[in-house]
Amino acid sequence: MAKNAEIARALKELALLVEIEGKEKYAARAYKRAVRSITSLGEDIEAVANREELESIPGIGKGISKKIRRYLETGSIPLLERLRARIPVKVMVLDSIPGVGPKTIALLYHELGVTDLDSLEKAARDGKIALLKGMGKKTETQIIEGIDLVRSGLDRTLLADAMSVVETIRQKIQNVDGVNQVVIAGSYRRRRETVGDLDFLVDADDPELVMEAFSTLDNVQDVLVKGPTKTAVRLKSSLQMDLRVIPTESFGAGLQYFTGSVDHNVRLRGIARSMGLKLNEYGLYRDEELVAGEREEDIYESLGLAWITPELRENHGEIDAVKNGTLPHLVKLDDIRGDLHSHTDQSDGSNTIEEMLDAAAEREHEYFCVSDHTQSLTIANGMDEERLLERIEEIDTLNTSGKWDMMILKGAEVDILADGTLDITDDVLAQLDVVTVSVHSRMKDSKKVMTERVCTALENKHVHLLGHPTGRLIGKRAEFEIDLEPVFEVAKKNQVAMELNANPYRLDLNPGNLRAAINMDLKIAINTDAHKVSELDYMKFGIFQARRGWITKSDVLNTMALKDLQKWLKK
DNA sequence: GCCGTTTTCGGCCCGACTGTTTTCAGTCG
Repeated sequence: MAKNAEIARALKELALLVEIEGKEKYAARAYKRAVRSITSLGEDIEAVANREELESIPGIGKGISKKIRRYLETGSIPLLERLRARIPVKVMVLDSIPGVGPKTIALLYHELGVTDLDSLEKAARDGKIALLKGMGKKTETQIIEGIDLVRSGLDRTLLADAMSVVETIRQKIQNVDGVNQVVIAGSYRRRRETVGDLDFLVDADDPELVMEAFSTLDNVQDVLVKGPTKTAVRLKSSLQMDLRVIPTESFGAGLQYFTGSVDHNVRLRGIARSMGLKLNEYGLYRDEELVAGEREEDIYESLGLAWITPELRENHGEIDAVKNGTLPHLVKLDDIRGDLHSHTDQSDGSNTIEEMLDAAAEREHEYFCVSDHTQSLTIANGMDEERLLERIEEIDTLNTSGKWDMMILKGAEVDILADGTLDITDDVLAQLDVVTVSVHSRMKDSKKVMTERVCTALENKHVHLLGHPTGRLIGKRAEFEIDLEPVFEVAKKNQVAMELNANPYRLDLNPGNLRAAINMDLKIAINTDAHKVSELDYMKFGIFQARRGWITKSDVLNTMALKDLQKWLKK
């Protein structure tokens, strides 16, 4: 579905440019709506176009469907090209700076000639932005910080986005004549939150055939490097992909070498040297003799180590742990028995409760918690107590209906207010099975205020989970200022579990925080926070992140059998 | 630019928050 992302991106840029021109704000709004629709389509838009059903997609009518067809035929949209020529500004990147939107971009362009990150940074550092009407010193500082944030995430792609394109490409390469195996190594294989480029390793009889197939893939924008065993391309989505062809007898060594991390590999090579061996991408050698190379496991075993799962290869103690036999048995997707955080169309979800339950049942969950937003989050149509009580009754009825072979748990994602109190009374909270509390407002509170605020919320005896504890959105919004150590202590005292939010933009807590949490014997709940049926599959990203945080099955709340979970929830 | 249908034209989600102002524009979700 690579075209979905490309088209969504083109329409988003179109929306921004139209908004910057300031003439047709409702057209811009329509483009944005189409972007959301395409992003959540769940089907290849090209297939929809081929069936001539583009206009059946919500938010897509005659005008936008024509633009989409034009893009599919020619790779561009005429109106977009005209606007780009008229407003030569890198609007997508400028818009990604927190606090900067179309109006600000227009102002900066017209008054200061700002067209990209560099010219924006210069204007900000020269103090010119604060002098503009409606701007000030704080805005200028915020922009400078925002530039750093954008720069730090600019050259990396979200793992989930990479994953959505990578399997199709892997299959295409796998189908080339004489290809024995294809593995994507690097940070992708280590399941980092974001990936820089993708490293394809191929064991093939005829390298040239593979190179040719790789460099002529559909979405290739540029071929950066093309040699006998290595090709590098940049896709239209700006994702860079490297391909290396490696002989069969060295494939395991190549895999080990190109999976990294660099620091992990440095340790391994040190161990090899101390044993009078030499390790490189072609194998493990004693003088000229190949000791190991074909299988990755053999490399580790020959170094006196057990094989280490890629998620742990960060040189964060995994090598010592495997030496001592203390490497944990990490949690697996199969271990998960349910999901404790999901939304429906009662708040800001897209699907009905029945649709969500059907989908959860398909995933063979033993229990499933419906936890819509509460009243303070008005924009998400959060529930007041009256609606929440109706929801509780509704779930009781659904549970007795026998329609789902699964316990439906009554929950809510309750807003933590400015003073740390909750926006639902204790009487109502007491009637819920699972109470998750989250921060959705005042995210710029000082560390002291935010920490106290969250700790206060966790002191409420009805609270079971702290949702997305740091509030970050990868590449979009930094974590809010919060001191997690006291939060963990209060959570421990009150038997509150930490959420590992599996949304690929959140993955919150991060691996370091997860390790800190389990070191204090806190439970972790790996939750999808699904806002629609398809997002229930986010669980796998939560599992990747959990494994990177050294989390075992027994650390995880939702690996428990229902009865044990219910006992835990009763505190 | 899309959409519904007591509307094929006229409205389009909307309230909180921030930083800038001194009543509000812009951004966010």
